[in-house]
Amino acid sequence: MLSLDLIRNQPDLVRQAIARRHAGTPLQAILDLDTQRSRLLVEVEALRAERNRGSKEIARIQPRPPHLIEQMRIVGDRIKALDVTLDTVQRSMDDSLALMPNLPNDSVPDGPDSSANAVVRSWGQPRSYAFKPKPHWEIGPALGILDFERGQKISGSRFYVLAGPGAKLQRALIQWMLDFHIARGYREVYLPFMVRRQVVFGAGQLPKFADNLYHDAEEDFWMVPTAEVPITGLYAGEILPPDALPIHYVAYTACFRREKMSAGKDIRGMKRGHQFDKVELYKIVAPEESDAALVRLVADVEAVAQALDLPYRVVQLCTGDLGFAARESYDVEMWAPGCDEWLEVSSSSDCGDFQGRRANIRYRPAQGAKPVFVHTLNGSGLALPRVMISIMENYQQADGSVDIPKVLQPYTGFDRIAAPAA
RNA sequence: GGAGGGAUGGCUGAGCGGACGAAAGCAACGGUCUUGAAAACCGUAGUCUCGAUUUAUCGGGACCGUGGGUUCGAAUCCCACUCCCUCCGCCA
Repeated sequence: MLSLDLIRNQPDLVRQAIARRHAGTPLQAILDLDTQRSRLLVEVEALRAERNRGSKEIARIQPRPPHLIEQMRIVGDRIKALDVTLDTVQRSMDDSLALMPNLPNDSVPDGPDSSANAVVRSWGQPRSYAFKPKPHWEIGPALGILDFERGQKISGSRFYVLAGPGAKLQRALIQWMLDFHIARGYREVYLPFMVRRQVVFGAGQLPKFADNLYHDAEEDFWMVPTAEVPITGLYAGEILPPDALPIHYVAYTACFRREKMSAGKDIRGMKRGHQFDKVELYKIVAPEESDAALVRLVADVEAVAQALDLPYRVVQLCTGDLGFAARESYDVEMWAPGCDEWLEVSSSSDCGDFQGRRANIRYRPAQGAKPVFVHTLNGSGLALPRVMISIMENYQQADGSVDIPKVLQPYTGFDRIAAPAA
């Protein structure tokens, strides 16, 4: 959520910043509605003041003055009528405001879509192979650890089943990543995978992205598309005490996304399922800390890829590719020699006070000081399926087996996955 | 799923429809006292919002789980919802 004050006082600045996102917004409607709203508010509050005075007067006079009571009844009716109008105006203003995306930082490069994203650095050398590296959708099934057909049989397209050492590899990765981040100062939280509507709104996924979410109509539960959603909800409506920040969380959750995109290269294999696992990093910080926090967050994400010894590059998202709530984002993309492409395994974003304002999370900088909205940041650390892909494809051997990265071996209990003897 | 009870400020906890933004206690902050601290005493204290002087004040409005309603007037009465607690049933 953007600050209404900012929209009111610097509409041109807001207009220009939003234009950089190459997206339409209801800015003008908000400004018009706001003018209307203040007019109505002044009027209705004056009437309320009158009624409060009158009611106190009535209480004081004995016997009760019927004339004054009648007069206040009329005032009351006018208040009620104005309230109805005010409520309508307020509601459509809130609706419009809820559709305003965050403003990109000045440093974010301009661009209409992902084609304008900029690679800011790379790490590691893609391995060279004496054979043509296979894609994971061949490696996995050949090893008997990945079953697309049966996944589809039980749940439809875009689902798969991991089995044996494949399933254990993913579990080892989750466990290892959690431990890895805990050692770097994050606190683990285990969260509900289904949350209330209000929580999804607070993180910015509603109302705009309802189409991409799974939803239980009977209880109005929403399946989390990322741990970012329930974590943002954790402190909603609270004022945190001065010493509470920074808060660093790491959480493992399953993630559920409708992802209506059609079949093709982008969703082949395990690349983009309706359900996937993710270890997520999340920071709640004081406003002046968020820039530095983003740098460290991306470094924490990169450290995972480095520990796994998987080549990756860091990409800064341009204005047009930025998420709704983000003001600056960096993706980490791992090299997948079988797919022959860079796969996005993480996206780290600084949301500024956008989510803090939307979910009403504030903190008090010092005893007695006025509360301010917190800044929030999130980054995947990392998304499991694509890391699985990257491991299978990077660590594949000529004989079809897959080596396990060193750091994971204590967690898997084996150092390679070989095809079962025929 | 059934039957009851509850939700008030940072916490505990009062609150006959008008005197209640809300007693009291605790915690907090400032001060007095003290060599310092504790104790004691005095004082200050919530959030949001509108307007006027213009950045410090002054005045108004709203907020007692949420949303409606009754009333000149609601923390207080009525309805719905949410959450919590107790008991029964069911269940990993």
